[in-house]
This record gives sequence, structure tokens and C-alpha cells, in this order.
Amino acid sequence: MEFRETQAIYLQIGDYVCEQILLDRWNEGDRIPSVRELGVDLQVNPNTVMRTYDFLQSNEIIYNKRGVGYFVSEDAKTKIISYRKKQFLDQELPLFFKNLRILGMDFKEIAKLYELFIAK
Amino acid sequence: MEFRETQAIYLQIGDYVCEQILLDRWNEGDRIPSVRELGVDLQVNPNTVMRTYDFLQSNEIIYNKRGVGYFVSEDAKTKIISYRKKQFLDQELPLFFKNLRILGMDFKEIAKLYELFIAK
Amino acid sequence: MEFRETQAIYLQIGDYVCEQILLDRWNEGDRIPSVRELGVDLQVNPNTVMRTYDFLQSNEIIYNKRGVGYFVSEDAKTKIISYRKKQFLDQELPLFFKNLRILGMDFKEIAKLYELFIAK
Amino acid sequence: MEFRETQAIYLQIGDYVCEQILLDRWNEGDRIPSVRELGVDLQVNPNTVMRTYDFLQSNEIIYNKRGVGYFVSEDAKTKIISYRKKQFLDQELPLFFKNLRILGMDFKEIAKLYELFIAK
DNA sequence: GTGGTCTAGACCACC
DNA sequence: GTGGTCTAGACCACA
Repeated sequence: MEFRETQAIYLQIGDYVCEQILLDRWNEGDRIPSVRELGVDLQVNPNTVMRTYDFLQSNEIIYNKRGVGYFVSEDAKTKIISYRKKQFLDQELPLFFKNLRILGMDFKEIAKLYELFIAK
Repeated sequence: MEFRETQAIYLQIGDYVCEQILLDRWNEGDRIPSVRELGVDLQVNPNTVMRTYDFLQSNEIIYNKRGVGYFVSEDAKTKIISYRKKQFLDQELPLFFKNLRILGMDFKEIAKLYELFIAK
Repeated sequence: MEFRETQAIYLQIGDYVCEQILLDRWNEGDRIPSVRELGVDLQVNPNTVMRTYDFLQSNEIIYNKRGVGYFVSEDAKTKIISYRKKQFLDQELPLFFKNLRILGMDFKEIAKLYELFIAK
Repeated sequence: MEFRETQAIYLQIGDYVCEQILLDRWNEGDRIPSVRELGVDLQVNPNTVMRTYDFLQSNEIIYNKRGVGYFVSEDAKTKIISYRKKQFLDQELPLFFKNLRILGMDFKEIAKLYELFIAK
């Protein structure tokens, strides 16, 4: 796995894990790879994976059974989506609209571009 | 001024400066606030403002007269808009569309939200 | 059975076993559940139960007949109570009192809560 | 500073910080020592202090100004006390009462011991 | 100077 | 085997 420079690796791994869950590769209730396994897989220090798991656990997307491993929470998918939606509506959308206005772009242009995007 | 966690403060100040220019609050050829003044205004360390000005100067949006201050370049508005438009079309828009799809949102919803935004 | 985060599971199982003995559910001289049985009951790895039994045996609360099983010692109840009472008076009580004071709670509050607890 | 074996160092440092706040040694709004300073003071790796600060920040007891340092939140004292109170009422008190009953101790005994404790 | 991230490697308790 | 903690040391962006 390649990492972007612009974001902490442990967060990118977080996104990776969430994607696996959203795509039903790792199902709710399943055990996910151990910190060591995933560390080897992604060519990353186990501590870094640990940090990801810590972060996801504090967001209740995964949980831990002591001495056994980490597991996908029951409502993980819902949580991920609602978390992202909130992020999107609160942060990205206002910025997006502001940009539209500042750049003097017409909303209809965007609509057209979206159709092109969908068609791809 | 409040700053987002997701982006360096000096870049956010850069956006702020560009906005002043685009909105004709600071006109081309005019002197803009000194590093210290803006630092006080925005509750930010002067070094940070300095970094912003450095950055904007390297993009030729502002220029410097030694011992006098920083000034808005003649074609600043054009430059800002073309720079931003490129950024917007290449980077933000694809991400934006991708998000829409992942979150399963309808484009009509966005259109409605935009009207609300405009009305404000 | 639910386990607290703050203490090792095998110790919490130890408390559970002692309680069964104190409450006369498992009587002195009787055979107690096998490591596997209790493991299934409590949804826990048999190794963990094994560790509990090891621990209790080293405190002479239970003993082992090879190939037969584990049994409650003759004077188990006395031992448990004296062990716990010591623990309680030396360790828990001082901490408890200290907490009361730090939190600025009145002892009468505690008395009331105790009545509620008893009434349950 | 000496650390107990029974609890993670970073949590003990957390308690230490909270104590400083409760005792008005570090006041609300004040900057607290940098991770490096406190690391030297307590003879501990800066990363460990970092972990403490992370933890306290997620509990909103301290907050961070980027590039400047960590600061005591406005209502830190209230938060600490209410956090501890919750912990006490939910976790310790039920266990305490349960112990009382199992050990067959009278509540009046406890009341007497408390008076002795207070008198000290 | 500050925090933040990451690595490598160690040791531990626990399951 | 698992996670959890800690250290030492490095590098970086940021203020």
C-alpha cells in the first residue's frame, strides 16, 4: 500500500480499514487482522497499526477482546457512513459552496460535470 | 478568526488574504496590512503571517517593497481565480463527486442545499 | 458474564468462584465445574479458567484430584473471608475514604445509597 | 516521581496532571509544561507524556494550540471531579457494597472507621 | 521552540 | 498467539 504525504499514515490505514468494512470484505462481528499481521501486510510498524486500532476503537467502529484480537462492531457500517456524512455536510459542503461563489461558477455547470462523472 | 484543524494556519490565512482581494477589499496595487498588524487582527503569531506572505509572494499574488510593506500585484485577481479554478476542477470536484456517491446522496439534495446557502 | 476492564479476567473469575462458595452454591468438598465447562459457561477461553484454578489452588481454596477434577477445600469459606477481609480493610477502605473526601461527598449520602442497595 | 507497577505510567501521569489542576497549581487557561519539559521532570520519555496529553485532550481536560503548547480547559476542574464521581458511583460503590454484604460486615462498623479516618 | 508521527525494538500480562 | 506499554531516537511541519 502506498501512502500519501499529506495525511498521517495511521489515519490512512483507518480509511483503509473502513473501506474493507464498507465493501463487506470484513464483516460486522468478524475478527480483523492483528496489529502485527496488518503491519506486515501494509509494510508498516505494528505500533502504527495499533494507533489506527486505538483511534477506530475510540470511534466505536471496532472493539477489542482482550488477548484475542480486534473485531468489527455490530453497527460499524452505519457509524462510518454517518461519521463521513457529518464531516461532509459540516466541513466540505460549505467550503464547496463558498468556492463556487468566489469563483463565480454557475451551479448548472456543476450539474453537467456531475452527469459526465456518473457516466464514466 | 477560527481555524480548521485540517489545514495549516498559514494556508488558511492565505485564503483569507485572497478573499479580501477577490472581494475588492484590498485592491491591486494597494499596500496590505503589515505582518504585525494582521497578526494582531487574526490573533496569530507574526511569524505565521510572514509565512503566508512568503507563500503568496512566491505565487506572485503580492510583492514586497523593502522597508515599505507588501502590495497586491497588478493581476492578482486573475491569478488567484485561475489558480483556484484549476485546483477546484482538478482536485476538489472529483473528490466531491466521489464523496457524493459513497455517501449515497442524491444530487438534487445538493442543489436544494445550495439554494439555502445562497439565500443566506 | 461481563468483565471489567480494570482487572484481569482470570482474577474476576476467581471472585466469581469464591462467591459461589460463600453463597453455598458450591459446597466444601464438592467437585466444581471442569475448566472446559466453566469456560463455556462464562464465554471464556479454558486456558483463562485454568489460570484461575491454578491461582485458587495456590491459595488453597480449591484442590485437585488428578484425572478427576477440582474440589472445594474443607475450610475454603473461612480462608476466603479472612483473605478478603484483610484485603478490604487494608486496601479498599482507605482508598474508599480518600475518594469520599476528594469528591467532597457526605457520608450520609453513602448511607442512603446503601439502604437503596440493600433494598434491591 | 515514582510509579506504581499496577497501572500504566501514562495514566498515572494523567492523575498527576489532574491533581496539579485540582490543587490550583496549574490554573484554567494556563499553559502546562511541554511534553519534553514534563518528560525530563518526571524522568519519562516525551512520547509517554504525549500519550497522557492525548488522553487528557480527548477527555477535554486540556486543549492544544498548534505550535504553542497545551493549555488547561476552562472547566477542567469540574470535568475532572464529575468524571471521578461517575467512576466512583458506577464502579467502586457497587463493588464496595457487594463486598460489605459478602463479608457480612455491618454498615455501622464502617461509619465508625470513617470517623477514625477523618480524625486522623 | 512546539507538537505530531513513525520506526525499531523491547518487555509484559493475558488469553 | 494477542494487545499494551514504554523507550530511544529520528524527522517533519508549524508557530
